[in-house]
Amino acid sequence: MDYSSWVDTSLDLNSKPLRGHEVLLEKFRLPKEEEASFVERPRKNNVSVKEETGALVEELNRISAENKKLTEMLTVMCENYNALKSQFMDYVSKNREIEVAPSKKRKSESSNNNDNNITMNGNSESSSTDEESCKRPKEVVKAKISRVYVRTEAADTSLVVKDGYQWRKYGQKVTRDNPCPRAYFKCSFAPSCPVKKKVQRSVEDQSVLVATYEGEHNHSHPTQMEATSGSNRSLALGSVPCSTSFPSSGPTVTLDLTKSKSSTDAKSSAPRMDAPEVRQFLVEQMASSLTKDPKFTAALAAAISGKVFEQNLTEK
DNA sequence: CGTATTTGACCCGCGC
DNA sequence: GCGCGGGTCAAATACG
Repeated sequence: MDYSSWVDTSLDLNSKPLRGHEVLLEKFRLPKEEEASFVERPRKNNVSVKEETGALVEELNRISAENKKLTEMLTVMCENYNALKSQFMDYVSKNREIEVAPSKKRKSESSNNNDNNITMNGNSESSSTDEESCKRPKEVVKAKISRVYVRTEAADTSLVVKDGYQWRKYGQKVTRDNPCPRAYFKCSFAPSCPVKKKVQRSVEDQSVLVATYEGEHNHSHPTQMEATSGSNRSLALGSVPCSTSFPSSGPTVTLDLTKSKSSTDAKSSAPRMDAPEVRQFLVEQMASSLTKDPKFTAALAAAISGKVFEQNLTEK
């Protein structure tokens, strides 16, 4: 997830949280010669080691406090992100209720009692097992649908979305609105699993695969079983969406499989954004993208060096 | 030889 | 009723 593309990571680290929020950036912009002489300034003998240690400890404390504040800011940012996301999901699900016309399935399918997992918003794990819903043919019986955008290598012509489940391809069709063929898969991990998925390349971006999942798995995730018996947490993290996208309808997730090292286990059918692991992962991702942002690192370096200079100035 | 994939035929809903 | 288009089936084929 490339947060840096839509989150301004250019934090003003020169603002001093412990001394109010006045920007002291200008103060740190010393003339070059002054700065050079400052750096080369020989240590005065009358500065005792004890004083210097105390100053360093104080500096350390201040940096720790600033670090804490940055963490808080990051947390707040994450919370804002989640709030925004939930609002967006609400909006999308409302739109879907209007948008998704009651298109009836084939008769053979409507009599299939696996169709009774009805949730418009694909994030609900609730699965009703009542057999009544399938006996009401006129009712809008719609399996849980979620759409996932997966970025793959452009040269990769296979319509394979590796999400950790075992899929069996049962058909391929060229549709009218997209020259790229659409592949149809059934979950073959469990014989009775009703989940299907359709995979098709995006019209706009041929390197993006659009996987549409229908229904809910009636078995546990293969990689979850591994995760519980084993210890590979990265497998579970592989299920975390790398970036959300903004499609025309439906809950969606974009996985960047060109970058993911654990792409073979990227679960995407039911992303749980509010799971603690996901939140942790989001924080890590954001922190990672912050540290990768040259603007951020430059600002951080400037702030730290600025503080060191300031500390030295106060010692003068 | 068993299993997975391919692919043309078929089914079915929908609009005209 | 008919044609179109999406979805599914199943025989043929490929593969390990």
